[in-house]
Amino acid sequence: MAKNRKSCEVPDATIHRLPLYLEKLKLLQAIGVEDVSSRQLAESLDIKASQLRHDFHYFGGFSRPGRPYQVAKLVPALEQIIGIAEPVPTAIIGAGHLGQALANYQNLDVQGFPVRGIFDTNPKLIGVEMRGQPVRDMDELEKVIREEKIKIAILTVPAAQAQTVANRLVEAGIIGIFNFAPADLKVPEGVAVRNERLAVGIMSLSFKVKCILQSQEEDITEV
Amino acid sequence: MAKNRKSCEVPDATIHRLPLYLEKLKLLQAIGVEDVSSRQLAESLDIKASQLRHDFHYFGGFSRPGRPYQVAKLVPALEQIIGIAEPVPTAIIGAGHLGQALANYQNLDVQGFPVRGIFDTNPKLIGVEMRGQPVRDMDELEKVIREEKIKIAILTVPAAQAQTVANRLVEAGIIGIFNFAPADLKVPEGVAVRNERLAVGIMSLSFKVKCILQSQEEDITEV
DNA sequence: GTAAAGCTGTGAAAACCGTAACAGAATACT
DNA sequence: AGTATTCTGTTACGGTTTTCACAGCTTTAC
Ligand SMILES: NC(=O)c1ccc[n+]([C@@H]2O[C@H](COP(=O)([O-])OP(=O)(O)OC[C@H]3O[C@@H](n4cnc5c(N)ncnc54)[C@H](O)[C@@H]3O)[C@@H](O)[C@H]2O)c1
Ligand SMILES: NC(=O)c1ccc[n+]([C@@H]2O[C@H](COP(=O)([O-])OP(=O)(O)OC[C@H]3O[C@@H](n4cnc5c(N)ncnc54)[C@H](O)[C@@H]3O)[C@@H](O)[C@H]2O)c1
Repeated sequence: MAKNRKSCEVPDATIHRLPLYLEKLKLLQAIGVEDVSSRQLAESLDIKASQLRHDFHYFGGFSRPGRPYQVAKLVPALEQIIGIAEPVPTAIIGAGHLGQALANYQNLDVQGFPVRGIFDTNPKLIGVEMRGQPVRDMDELEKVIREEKIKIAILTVPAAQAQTVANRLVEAGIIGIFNFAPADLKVPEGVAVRNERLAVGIMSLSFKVKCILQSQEEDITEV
Repeated sequence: MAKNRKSCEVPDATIHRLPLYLEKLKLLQAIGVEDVSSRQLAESLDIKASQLRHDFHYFGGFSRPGRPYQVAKLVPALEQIIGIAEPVPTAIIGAGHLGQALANYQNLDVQGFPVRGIFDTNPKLIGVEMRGQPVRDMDELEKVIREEKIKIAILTVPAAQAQTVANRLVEAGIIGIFNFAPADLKVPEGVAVRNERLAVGIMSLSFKVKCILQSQEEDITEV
Protein backbone atom coordinates (compact mmCIF):
# COMPACT_ATOMS: atom_id res chain seq x y z
CA MET A 1 0.00 0.00 0.00
CA ALA A 2 2.62 2.49 -1.00
CA LYS A 3 -0.20 4.27 -2.81
CA ASN A 4 -1.49 5.77 0.40
CA ARG A 5 1.74 7.43 1.26
CA LYS A 6 2.14 8.55 -2.30
CA SER A 7 -1.40 9.89 -2.39
CA CYS A 8 -0.38 12.45 0.20
CA GLU A 9 2.25 13.93 -2.05
CA VAL A 10 -0.21 15.95 -4.02
CA PRO A 11 0.03 19.67 -4.83
CA ASP A 12 -1.95 21.90 -2.55
CA ALA A 13 -3.63 23.39 -5.58
CA THR A 14 -4.99 19.98 -6.48
CA ILE A 15 -6.20 19.32 -2.94
CA HIS A 16 -8.15 22.55 -2.96
CA ARG A 17 -9.91 21.54 -6.14
CA LEU A 18 -11.03 18.13 -4.88
CA PRO A 19 -13.87 19.55 -2.75
CA LEU A 20 -15.08 21.54 -5.73
CA TYR A 21 -15.21 18.42 -7.85
CA LEU A 22 -17.03 16.55 -5.13
CA GLU A 23 -19.57 19.29 -4.58
CA LYS A 24 -20.39 19.55 -8.25
CA LEU A 25 -20.60 15.78 -8.62
CA LYS A 26 -23.02 15.51 -5.73
CA LEU A 27 -25.15 18.12 -7.43
CA LEU A 28 -25.13 16.14 -10.66
CA GLN A 29 -25.92 12.98 -8.74
CA ALA A 30 -28.89 14.68 -7.10
CA ILE A 31 -30.41 15.50 -10.49
CA GLY A 32 -29.88 12.00 -11.78
CA VAL A 33 -26.83 12.42 -14.02
CA GLU A 34 -24.97 9.11 -14.31
CA ASP A 35 -21.99 9.83 -16.54
CA VAL A 36 -19.91 12.96 -16.89
CA SER A 37 -16.89 13.71 -19.06
CA SER A 38 -13.86 15.61 -17.89
CA ARG A 39 -14.82 18.42 -20.24
CA GLN A 40 -18.35 18.80 -18.86
CA LEU A 41 -17.23 18.71 -15.27
CA ALA A 42 -14.32 21.07 -15.83
CA GLU A 43 -16.24 23.64 -17.83
CA SER A 44 -18.88 24.01 -15.14
CA LEU A 45 -16.07 24.84 -12.71
CA ASP A 46 -14.21 27.21 -15.03
CA ILE A 47 -11.08 25.10 -15.28
CA LYS A 48 -9.43 23.18 -18.07
CA ALA A 49 -10.42 19.54 -18.67
CA SER A 50 -6.77 18.56 -18.87
CA GLN A 51 -6.20 19.89 -15.41
CA LEU A 52 -9.02 17.86 -14.00
CA ARG A 53 -7.70 14.67 -15.59
CA HIS A 54 -4.25 15.56 -14.35
CA ASP A 55 -5.58 16.04 -10.83
CA PHE A 56 -7.35 12.68 -10.91
CA HIS A 57 -4.19 11.13 -12.28
CA TYR A 58 -2.46 11.69 -8.94
CA PHE A 59 -4.82 9.08 -7.54
CA GLY A 60 -4.56 6.61 -10.38
CA GLY A 61 -7.49 7.63 -12.53
CA PHE A 62 -11.14 6.86 -12.06
CA SER A 63 -12.17 5.46 -15.40
CA ARG A 64 -10.76 3.80 -18.49
CA PRO A 65 -9.71 5.51 -21.72
CA GLY A 66 -12.77 5.93 -23.85
CA ARG A 67 -15.28 5.87 -20.99
CA PRO A 68 -16.53 9.00 -19.25
CA TYR A 69 -16.54 9.09 -15.47
CA GLN A 70 -19.38 7.42 -13.61
CA VAL A 71 -20.75 9.81 -11.02
CA ALA A 72 -21.76 6.97 -8.73
CA LYS A 73 -18.19 5.73 -8.58
CA LEU A 74 -16.46 9.08 -8.49
CA VAL A 75 -18.33 10.45 -5.48
CA PRO A 76 -17.30 7.74 -3.01
CA ALA A 77 -13.80 7.66 -4.47
CA LEU A 78 -13.34 11.36 -3.80
CA GLU A 79 -14.89 11.06 -0.36
CA GLN A 80 -12.40 8.33 0.41
CA ILE A 81 -9.48 10.46 -0.77
CA ILE A 82 -10.59 13.56 1.09
CA GLY A 83 -11.07 11.47 4.20
CA ILE A 84 -14.81 11.83 4.72
CA ALA A 85 -15.91 8.35 3.76
CA GLU A 86 -16.89 8.10 7.41
CA PRO A 87 -18.27 11.19 9.17
CA VAL A 88 -15.51 13.19 10.88
CA PRO A 89 -16.56 14.30 14.38
CA THR A 90 -15.74 17.97 14.84
CA ALA A 91 -15.70 20.47 17.68
CA ILE A 92 -16.26 24.21 17.77
CA ILE A 93 -14.17 26.14 20.27
CA GLY A 94 -15.57 29.58 21.04
CA ALA A 95 -19.35 30.01 20.87
CA GLY A 96 -19.36 33.73 20.08
CA HIS A 97 -20.78 35.36 16.99
CA LEU A 98 -18.88 33.28 14.49
CA GLY A 99 -18.97 30.08 16.51
CA GLN A 100 -22.76 30.32 16.73
CA ALA A 101 -23.08 30.89 13.01
CA LEU A 102 -20.98 27.82 12.32
CA ALA A 103 -22.84 25.74 14.90
CA ASN A 104 -26.02 26.52 12.99
CA TYR A 105 -24.48 25.79 9.61
CA GLN A 106 -26.25 22.63 8.54
CA ASN A 107 -23.89 22.11 5.61
CA LEU A 108 -21.16 21.04 8.01
CA ASP A 109 -23.15 17.93 8.83
CA VAL A 110 -24.06 17.30 5.22
CA GLN A 111 -20.45 17.56 4.12
CA GLY A 112 -19.39 14.99 6.65
CA PHE A 113 -18.34 17.04 9.67
CA PRO A 114 -20.94 16.55 12.41
CA VAL A 115 -20.40 18.91 15.33
CA ARG A 116 -19.99 16.81 18.46
CA GLY A 117 -18.95 19.50 20.88
CA ILE A 118 -19.30 23.27 21.31
CA PHE A 119 -17.10 24.88 23.95
CA ASP A 120 -16.73 28.27 25.60
CA THR A 121 -15.49 29.82 28.83
CA ASN A 122 -18.26 32.38 29.19
CA PRO A 123 -20.66 31.24 31.98
CA LYS A 124 -23.55 33.01 30.25
CA LEU A 125 -23.13 30.81 27.20
CA ILE A 126 -22.50 27.49 28.90
CA GLY A 127 -25.61 25.35 28.78
CA VAL A 128 -27.26 27.35 26.02
CA GLU A 129 -28.50 25.02 23.28
CA MET A 130 -27.34 25.42 19.72
CA ARG A 131 -28.82 23.05 17.19
CA GLY A 132 -29.72 20.59 19.85
CA GLN A 133 -26.40 20.70 21.64
CA PRO A 134 -25.50 22.51 24.82
CA VAL A 135 -22.47 24.78 24.90
CA ARG A 136 -20.00 23.03 27.17
CA ASP A 137 -17.50 24.37 29.63
CA MET A 138 -13.90 24.12 28.55
CA ASP A 139 -13.35 21.86 31.56
CA GLU A 140 -15.02 19.10 29.60
CA LEU A 141 -12.85 19.59 26.52
CA GLU A 142 -10.45 16.71 26.94
CA LYS A 143 -13.13 14.29 28.03
CA VAL A 144 -15.47 15.00 25.12
CA ILE A 145 -12.67 14.93 22.55
CA ARG A 146 -11.66 11.54 23.84
CA GLU A 147 -15.15 10.10 24.07
CA GLU A 148 -16.38 11.42 20.75
CA LYS A 149 -13.10 10.66 19.00
CA ILE A 150 -12.93 14.22 17.72
CA LYS A 151 -9.99 14.85 15.43
CA ILE A 152 -10.81 18.27 13.95
CA ALA A 153 -11.46 21.50 15.85
CA ILE A 154 -12.86 24.74 14.52
CA LEU A 155 -11.24 27.57 16.42
CA THR A 156 -13.33 30.71 16.85
CA VAL A 157 -11.91 32.36 19.94
CA PRO A 158 -10.36 35.85 20.07
CA ALA A 159 -6.92 36.08 18.49
CA ALA A 160 -5.26 36.69 21.85
CA GLN A 161 -6.44 33.31 23.16
CA ALA A 162 -5.92 31.34 19.96
CA GLN A 163 -2.42 30.02 20.62
CA THR A 164 -3.15 28.96 24.19
CA VAL A 165 -6.29 27.14 23.19
CA ALA A 166 -4.54 25.56 20.20
CA ASN A 167 -1.86 24.16 22.48
CA ARG A 168 -4.50 22.61 24.65
CA LEU A 169 -6.27 21.14 21.63
CA VAL A 170 -3.08 19.54 20.37
CA GLU A 171 -2.42 18.16 23.82
CA ALA A 172 -5.90 16.66 23.81
CA GLY A 173 -5.25 14.83 20.58
CA ILE A 174 -6.68 17.15 17.92
CA ILE A 175 -4.93 16.68 14.58
CA GLY A 176 -6.56 19.34 12.41
CA ILE A 177 -7.28 22.94 13.42
CA PHE A 178 -9.49 25.14 11.29
CA ASN A 179 -8.47 28.54 12.59
CA PHE A 180 -10.58 31.65 12.12
CA ALA A 181 -8.59 33.87 14.47
CA PRO A 182 -6.10 36.26 12.87
CA ALA A 183 -3.11 34.67 14.55
CA ASP A 184 -0.18 32.63 13.26
CA LEU A 185 -0.52 29.42 15.22
CA LYS A 186 2.58 27.41 15.98
CA VAL A 187 1.86 23.72 16.21
CA PRO A 188 4.11 20.66 16.38
CA GLU A 189 4.60 18.39 13.40
CA GLY A 190 1.80 15.94 12.91
CA VAL A 191 -0.86 18.62 13.33
CA ALA A 192 -2.43 20.39 10.37
CA VAL A 193 -3.62 23.99 10.57
CA ARG A 194 -5.75 25.77 8.04
CA ASN A 195 -6.07 29.50 8.54
CA GLU A 196 -9.20 31.13 7.26
CA ARG A 197 -8.47 34.83 7.21
CA LEU A 198 -11.35 37.05 6.41
CA ALA A 199 -9.05 40.04 6.14
CA VAL A 200 -6.93 38.39 3.48
CA GLY A 201 -10.00 37.55 1.45
CA ILE A 202 -11.62 40.95 1.51
CA MET A 203 -8.35 42.78 0.95
CA SER A 204 -7.41 40.78 -2.12
CA LEU A 205 -10.88 41.52 -3.39
CA SER A 206 -10.28 45.17 -2.66
CA PHE A 207 -7.06 45.06 -4.66
CA LYS A 208 -8.90 43.77 -7.69
CA VAL A 209 -11.68 46.30 -7.24
CA LYS A 210 -9.10 49.07 -7.19
CA CYS A 211 -7.56 47.73 -10.39
CA ILE A 212 -10.96 47.64 -12.07
CA LEU A 213 -11.73 51.20 -11.04
CA GLN A 214 -8.36 52.38 -12.28
CA SER A 215 -8.69 50.73 -15.66
CA GLN A 216 -12.15 52.25 -15.99
CA GLU A 217 -10.73 55.70 -15.30
CA GLU A 218 -8.04 55.16 -17.89
CA ASP A 219 -10.59 54.08 -20.46
CA ILE A 220 -12.46 57.31 -19.90
CA THR A 221 -9.44 59.57 -20.22
CA GLU A 222 -8.32 57.69 -23.30
CA VAL A 223 -11.58 58.30 -25.16
CA MET B 1 1.27 56.47 -15.08
CA ALA B 2 1.70 53.14 -16.83
CA LYS B 3 2.65 51.90 -13.37
CA ASN B 4 -0.95 51.69 -12.29
CA ARG B 5 -1.96 49.37 -15.05
CA LYS B 6 1.18 47.37 -14.52
CA SER B 7 0.63 47.18 -10.78
CA CYS B 8 -2.45 45.09 -11.50
CA GLU B 9 -0.45 42.41 -13.25
CA VAL B 10 0.69 40.80 -10.05
CA PRO B 11 0.54 37.09 -9.19
CA ASP B 12 -2.40 36.09 -7.06
CA ALA B 13 -0.02 34.55 -4.58
CA THR B 14 1.61 37.92 -4.05
CA ILE B 15 -1.72 39.67 -3.65
CA HIS B 16 -2.72 37.24 -0.93
CA ARG B 17 0.44 38.01 0.99
CA LEU B 18 0.00 41.77 0.97
CA PRO B 19 -2.69 41.71 3.69
CA LEU B 20 -0.43 39.58 5.85
CA TYR B 21 2.40 42.06 5.49
CA LEU B 22 0.08 44.93 6.30
CA GLU B 23 -1.36 43.20 9.35
CA LYS B 24 2.05 42.42 10.79
CA LEU B 25 3.32 45.93 10.06
CA LYS B 26 0.39 47.50 11.83
CA LEU B 27 1.16 45.32 14.80
CA LEU B 28 4.78 46.49 14.79
CA GLN B 29 3.65 50.08 14.40
CA ALA B 30 1.38 49.69 17.41
CA ILE B 31 4.28 48.67 19.62
CA GLY B 32 6.48 51.50 18.42
CA VAL B 33 8.80 49.77 15.96
CA GLU B 34 10.06 52.24 13.37
CA ASP B 35 12.32 50.23 11.07
CA VAL B 36 12.06 46.66 9.96
CA SER B 37 14.25 44.63 7.63
CA SER B 38 12.92 42.20 5.06
CA ARG B 39 14.41 39.39 7.08
CA GLN B 40 12.69 40.35 10.33
CA LEU B 41 9.33 40.85 8.68
CA ALA B 42 9.54 37.67 6.63
CA GLU B 43 10.65 35.43 9.47
CA SER B 44 7.72 36.44 11.62
CA LEU B 45 5.45 35.33 8.78
CA ASP B 46 7.25 32.09 8.03
CA ILE B 47 8.30 33.06 4.54
CA LYS B 48 11.66 33.79 2.92
CA ALA B 49 13.02 37.33 2.97
CA SER B 50 13.77 37.12 -0.74
CA GLN B 51 10.15 36.45 -1.46
CA LEU B 52 9.05 39.47 0.46
CA ARG B 53 11.47 41.70 -1.43
CA HIS B 54 10.38 40.07 -4.64
CA ASP B 55 6.75 40.82 -3.82
CA PHE B 56 7.51 44.44 -3.03
CA HIS B 57 9.51 44.67 -6.23
CA TYR B 58 6.28 44.38 -8.24
CA PHE B 59 5.40 47.79 -6.90
CA GLY B 60 8.77 49.42 -7.36
CA GLY B 61 10.31 48.90 -3.95
CA PHE B 62 9.71 50.77 -0.74
CA SER B 63 13.19 51.66 0.39
CA ARG B 64 16.71 52.08 -0.90
CA PRO B 65 19.51 49.51 -0.87
CA GLY B 66 21.18 49.57 2.51
CA ARG B 67 18.21 51.02 4.35
CA PRO B 68 15.64 48.85 6.10
CA TYR B 69 11.96 49.55 5.51
CA GLN B 70 10.34 52.33 7.50
CA VAL B 71 7.13 51.05 9.02
CA ALA B 72 5.54 54.48 8.87
CA LYS B 73 6.04 54.63 5.11
CA LEU B 74 5.27 51.01 4.36
CA VAL B 75 1.86 50.92 6.00
CA PRO B 76 0.27 53.68 3.94
CA ALA B 77 2.02 52.43 0.80
CA LEU B 78 0.48 48.98 1.21
CA GLU B 79 -2.89 50.47 2.06
CA GLN B 80 -2.70 52.46 -1.14
CA ILE B 81 -1.85 49.37 -3.17
CA ILE B 82 -4.55 47.21 -1.60
CA GLY B 83 -7.03 50.00 -2.16
CA ILE B 84 -7.93 50.87 1.41
CA ALA B 85 -6.19 54.21 1.74
CA GLU B 86 -9.71 55.54 2.07
CA PRO B 87 -12.32 53.46 3.91
CA VAL B 88 -14.25 51.24 1.48
CA PRO B 89 -17.99 51.32 2.22
CA THR B 90 -19.33 47.79 2.28
CA ALA B 91 -22.74 46.12 2.40
CA ILE B 92 -23.88 42.81 3.84
CA ILE B 93 -26.63 41.03 1.92
CA GLY B 94 -28.40 38.41 3.98
CA ALA B 95 -28.69 38.99 7.72
CA GLY B 96 -28.93 35.35 8.76
CA HIS B 97 -26.53 33.49 11.00
CA LEU B 98 -23.42 34.30 9.07
CA GLY B 99 -24.48 37.80 8.07
CA GLN B 100 -25.08 38.65 11.72
CA ALA B 101 -21.70 37.33 12.74
CA LEU B 102 -20.03 39.46 10.10
CA ALA B 103 -22.10 42.51 10.97
CA ASN B 104 -20.76 42.20 14.49
CA TYR B 105 -17.20 41.64 13.38
CA GLN B 106 -15.46 44.83 14.45
CA ASN B 107 -12.31 43.99 12.53
CA LEU B 108 -14.08 44.79 9.28
CA ASP B 109 -14.21 48.45 10.30
CA VAL B 110 -10.66 48.46 11.57
CA GLN B 111 -9.35 46.96 8.35
CA GLY B 112 -11.00 49.65 6.30
CA PHE B 113 -14.34 48.13 5.34
CA PRO B 114 -17.08 49.96 7.29
CA VAL B 115 -20.47 48.29 6.89
CA ARG B 116 -22.87 50.89 5.49
CA GLY B 117 -25.83 48.69 4.80
CA ILE B 118 -27.28 45.36 5.96
CA PHE B 119 -30.07 43.90 3.85
CA ASP B 120 -32.52 41.04 4.04
CA THR B 121 -35.93 40.03 2.75
CA ASN B 122 -37.20 38.48 5.98
CA PRO B 123 -39.79 40.86 7.55
CA LYS B 124 -38.86 39.61 11.00
CA LEU B 125 -35.31 40.82 10.55
CA ILE B 126 -35.98 44.14 8.87
CA GLY B 127 -35.57 46.96 11.35
CA VAL B 128 -33.59 44.90 13.85
CA GLU B 129 -30.45 46.74 14.89
CA MET B 130 -27.03 45.20 14.45
CA ARG B 131 -24.09 47.20 15.64
CA GLY B 132 -26.07 50.41 15.51
CA GLN B 133 -27.52 49.79 12.10
CA PRO B 134 -30.99 48.61 11.17
CA VAL B 135 -31.40 45.68 8.80
CA ARG B 136 -32.91 47.20 5.67
CA ASP B 137 -35.41 45.84 3.21
CA MET B 138 -33.99 44.82 -0.13
CA ASP B 139 -36.20 47.50 -1.69
CA GLU B 140 -33.74 50.06 -0.46
CA LEU B 141 -30.72 48.27 -1.91
CA GLU B 142 -30.13 50.38 -5.00
CA LYS B 143 -30.76 53.65 -3.19
CA VAL B 144 -28.37 52.92 -0.32
CA ILE B 145 -25.64 51.60 -2.62
CA ARG B 146 -25.85 54.80 -4.63
CA GLU B 147 -26.00 57.17 -1.68
CA GLU B 148 -23.29 55.48 0.36
CA LYS B 149 -21.11 54.85 -2.71
CA ILE B 150 -20.84 51.18 -1.78
CA LYS B 151 -18.54 49.24 -4.08
CA ILE B 152 -18.13 45.94 -2.23
CA ALA B 153 -20.87 43.56 -1.11
CA ILE B 154 -20.59 40.60 1.23
CA LEU B 155 -23.04 37.98 0.07
CA THR B 156 -24.48 35.73 2.79
CA VAL B 157 -27.77 34.53 1.33
CA PRO B 158 -28.70 30.89 0.66
CA ALA B 159 -26.94 29.35 -2.33
CA ALA B 160 -30.18 29.12 -4.30
CA GLN B 161 -30.63 32.90 -4.18
CA ALA B 162 -26.98 33.85 -4.68
CA GLN B 163 -26.93 34.26 -8.45
CA THR B 164 -30.14 36.28 -8.57
CA VAL B 165 -28.98 38.61 -5.83
CA ALA B 166 -25.54 38.90 -7.44
CA ASN B 167 -27.09 40.00 -10.71
CA ARG B 168 -28.98 42.70 -8.89
CA LEU B 169 -25.87 43.84 -7.07
CA VAL B 170 -23.92 44.14 -10.32
CA GLU B 171 -26.80 46.05 -11.86
CA ALA B 172 -26.71 48.42 -8.88
CA GLY B 173 -23.03 49.19 -9.43
CA ILE B 174 -21.25 46.78 -7.09
CA ILE B 175 -17.77 45.93 -8.35
CA GLY B 176 -16.57 43.39 -5.79
CA ILE B 177 -18.57 40.49 -4.37
CA PHE B 178 -17.32 38.55 -1.39
CA ASN B 179 -19.37 35.40 -1.76
CA PHE B 180 -19.95 32.97 1.09
CA ALA B 181 -22.64 30.93 -0.65
CA PRO B 182 -21.52 27.65 -2.19
CA ALA B 183 -22.43 28.70 -5.72
CA ASP B 184 -20.35 29.52 -8.77
CA LEU B 185 -21.43 33.06 -9.55
CA LYS B 186 -21.35 34.22 -13.13
CA VAL B 187 -20.63 37.92 -13.38
CA PRO B 188 -19.77 40.18 -16.32
CA GLU B 189 -16.26 41.43 -16.88
CA GLY B 190 -15.38 44.36 -14.71
CA VAL B 191 -16.73 42.72 -11.58
CA ALA B 192 -14.51 40.79 -9.17
CA VAL B 193 -15.79 37.84 -7.18
CA ARG B 194 -14.03 36.16 -4.33
CA ASN B 195 -15.52 32.90 -3.18
CA GLU B 196 -15.02 31.98 0.42
CA ARG B 197 -15.90 28.34 0.63
CA LEU B 198 -16.01 26.84 4.04
CA ALA B 199 -16.37 23.36 2.56
CA VAL B 200 -13.16 23.70 0.58
CA GLY B 201 -11.28 24.79 3.66
CA ILE B 202 -12.42 22.07 5.98
CA MET B 203 -12.12 19.35 3.36
CA SER B 204 -8.55 20.18 2.47
CA LEU B 205 -7.86 20.13 6.17
CA SER B 206 -9.51 16.73 6.34
CA PHE B 207 -7.30 15.45 3.55
CA LYS B 208 -4.21 16.41 5.47
CA VAL B 209 -5.58 14.91 8.68
CA LYS B 210 -6.20 11.66 6.84
CA CYS B 211 -2.61 11.69 5.56
CA ILE B 212 -1.28 12.29 9.06
CA LEU B 213 -3.32 9.44 10.50
CA GLN B 214 -2.18 7.11 7.74
CA SER B 215 1.48 7.89 8.21
CA GLN B 216 1.09 7.34 11.96
CA GLU B 217 -0.42 3.93 11.33
CA GLU B 218 2.43 3.04 9.01
CA ASP B 219 4.96 4.14 11.59
CA ILE B 220 3.37 1.79 14.08
CA THR B 221 3.28 -1.21 11.77
CA GLU B 222 6.86 -0.56 10.75
CA VAL B 223 8.11 -0.64 14.31
C1' DG C 1 -17.64 -3.81 -40.86
C1' DT C 2 -15.47 0.43 -41.07
C1' DA C 3 -14.85 5.12 -40.30
C1' DA C 4 -15.59 8.87 -37.37
C1' DA C 5 -16.08 11.03 -33.08
C1' DG C 6 -15.44 11.13 -28.23
C1' DC C 7 -13.22 9.77 -24.24
C1' DT C 8 -9.33 8.98 -20.66
C1' DG C 9 -4.51 8.34 -19.15
C1' DT C 10 -0.05 10.02 -19.72
C1' DG C 11 4.12 12.31 -20.50
C1' DA C 12 6.30 16.40 -22.50
C1' DA C 13 6.23 21.55 -23.02
C1' DA C 14 5.20 25.94 -21.37
C1' DA C 15 4.07 29.13 -17.90
C1' DC C 16 4.35 30.42 -13.44
C1' DC C 17 6.23 31.06 -8.88
C1' DG C 18 9.61 30.79 -5.15
C1' DT C 19 14.54 30.76 -3.96
C1' DA C 20 19.19 31.95 -4.20
C1' DA C 21 22.81 34.98 -5.46
C1' DC C 22 24.86 39.25 -6.04
C1' DA C 23 25.69 44.24 -7.06
C1' DG C 24 25.47 48.49 -5.14
C1' DA C 25 24.28 51.58 -1.28
C1' DA C 26 24.10 52.94 3.61
C1' DT C 27 25.62 52.34 8.19
C1' DA C 28 28.54 50.91 12.15
C1' DC C 29 32.87 50.18 13.87
C1' DT C 30 37.78 50.59 14.54
C1' DA D 1 39.53 57.26 6.86
C1' DG D 2 38.89 52.66 5.91
C1' DT D 3 36.82 48.31 6.54
C1' DA D 4 33.27 45.18 7.80
C1' DT D 5 28.47 44.62 8.13
C1' DT D 6 23.80 45.08 6.90
C1' DC D 7 20.49 46.05 3.87
C1' DT D 8 17.59 46.51 -0.57
C1' DG D 9 16.67 46.00 -5.61
C1' DT D 10 17.27 43.01 -9.28
C1' DT D 11 18.26 39.24 -12.08
C1' DA D 12 19.06 34.46 -12.88
C1' DC D 13 17.95 29.83 -11.52
C1' DG D 14 15.24 25.76 -10.17
C1' DG D 15 11.11 23.64 -8.99
C1' DT D 16 6.17 23.30 -9.36
C1' DT D 17 1.90 23.76 -11.62
C1' DT D 18 -0.71 24.27 -15.64
C1' DT D 19 -1.43 23.46 -20.39
C1' DC D 20 -0.85 21.02 -24.53
C1' DA D 21 -0.56 16.94 -27.46
C1' DC D 22 -1.36 12.38 -28.47
C1' DA D 23 -1.71 7.27 -27.98
C1' DG D 24 -5.05 3.96 -27.23
C1' DC D 25 -9.66 2.41 -26.03
C1' DT D 26 -14.99 2.72 -26.72
C1' DT D 27 -19.02 3.90 -28.63
C1' DT D 28 -21.80 5.75 -32.50
C1' DA D 29 -23.12 6.38 -37.31
C1' DC D 30 -23.50 4.65 -41.62
N1 LIG E 1 -17.38 37.56 13.75
C1 LIG E 1 -16.93 37.28 12.54
O1 LIG E 1 -17.68 37.38 11.60
C2 LIG E 1 -15.53 36.80 12.32
C3 LIG E 1 -15.09 36.63 11.02
C4 LIG E 1 -13.78 36.17 10.80
C5 LIG E 1 -12.96 35.90 11.87
N2 LIG E 1 -13.39 36.09 13.11
C6 LIG E 1 -12.49 35.74 14.22
O2 LIG E 1 -13.09 34.69 14.93
C7 LIG E 1 -12.82 34.83 16.31
C8 LIG E 1 -14.12 34.94 17.04
O3 LIG E 1 -14.87 36.04 16.57
P1 LIG E 1 -16.29 36.39 17.17
O4 LIG E 1 -16.83 37.54 16.42
O5 LIG E 1 -17.12 35.18 17.24
O6 LIG E 1 -15.91 36.86 18.62
P2 LIG E 1 -16.78 36.75 19.93
O7 LIG E 1 -16.15 37.59 20.96
O8 LIG E 1 -18.20 36.96 19.60
O9 LIG E 1 -16.64 35.21 20.33
C9 LIG E 1 -15.49 34.69 20.94
C10 LIG E 1 -15.92 33.62 21.93
O10 LIG E 1 -14.79 32.92 22.42
C11 LIG E 1 -14.97 32.70 23.81
N3 LIG E 1 -13.67 32.49 24.43
C12 LIG E 1 -12.77 33.40 24.81
N4 LIG E 1 -11.67 32.82 25.33
C13 LIG E 1 -11.89 31.50 25.27
C14 LIG E 1 -11.13 30.38 25.65
N5 LIG E 1 -9.91 30.51 26.20
N6 LIG E 1 -11.67 29.17 25.46
C15 LIG E 1 -12.87 29.01 24.90
N7 LIG E 1 -13.64 30.04 24.51
C16 LIG E 1 -13.16 31.27 24.70
C17 LIG E 1 -15.67 33.91 24.32
O11 LIG E 1 -16.36 33.64 25.50
C18 LIG E 1 -16.62 34.22 23.14
O12 LIG E 1 -17.86 33.59 23.30
C19 LIG E 1 -11.97 36.07 16.46
O13 LIG E 1 -10.63 35.70 16.48
C20 LIG E 1 -12.28 36.84 15.21
O14 LIG E 1 -11.20 37.64 14.83
C21 LIG E 1 -14.68 36.53 13.37
N1 LIG F 1 -23.69 29.80 8.77
C1 LIG F 1 -22.43 29.66 8.45
O1 LIG F 1 -21.61 29.53 9.33
C2 LIG F 1 -21.98 29.65 7.04
C3 LIG F 1 -20.64 29.37 6.76
C4 LIG F 1 -20.17 29.41 5.45
C5 LIG F 1 -21.06 29.68 4.43
N2 LIG F 1 -22.35 29.91 4.70
C6 LIG F 1 -23.24 30.24 3.60
O2 LIG F 1 -23.70 31.56 3.79
C7 LIG F 1 -25.05 31.67 3.37
C8 LIG F 1 -25.89 32.11 4.53
O3 LIG F 1 -25.78 31.17 5.58
P1 LIG F 1 -26.57 31.36 6.93
O4 LIG F 1 -26.21 30.24 7.82
O5 LIG F 1 -26.38 32.75 7.43
O6 LIG F 1 -28.07 31.13 6.44
P2 LIG F 1 -29.37 31.82 7.06
O7 LIG F 1 -30.53 31.09 6.48
O8 LIG F 1 -29.23 31.91 8.52
O9 LIG F 1 -29.35 33.30 6.46
C9 LIG F 1 -29.68 33.62 5.16
C10 LIG F 1 -30.38 34.97 5.17
O10 LIG F 1 -30.56 35.42 3.82
C11 LIG F 1 -31.85 36.01 3.74
N3 LIG F 1 -32.27 36.00 2.34
C12 LIG F 1 -32.83 34.98 1.65
N4 LIG F 1 -33.06 35.35 0.39
C13 LIG F 1 -32.67 36.63 0.28
C14 LIG F 1 -32.66 37.55 -0.79
N5 LIG F 1 -33.11 37.23 -2.00
N6 LIG F 1 -32.21 38.79 -0.55
C15 LIG F 1 -31.73 39.11 0.66
N7 LIG F 1 -31.70 38.28 1.71
C16 LIG F 1 -32.18 37.05 1.52
C17 LIG F 1 -32.71 35.17 4.64
O11 LIG F 1 -33.84 35.90 5.04
C18 LIG F 1 -31.76 34.88 5.79
O12 LIG F 1 -31.87 35.84 6.80
C19 LIG F 1 -25.44 30.32 2.84
O13 LIG F 1 -25.26 30.30 1.44
C20 LIG F 1 -24.47 29.39 3.51
O14 LIG F 1 -24.22 28.25 2.71
C21 LIG F 1 -22.82 29.91 6.00
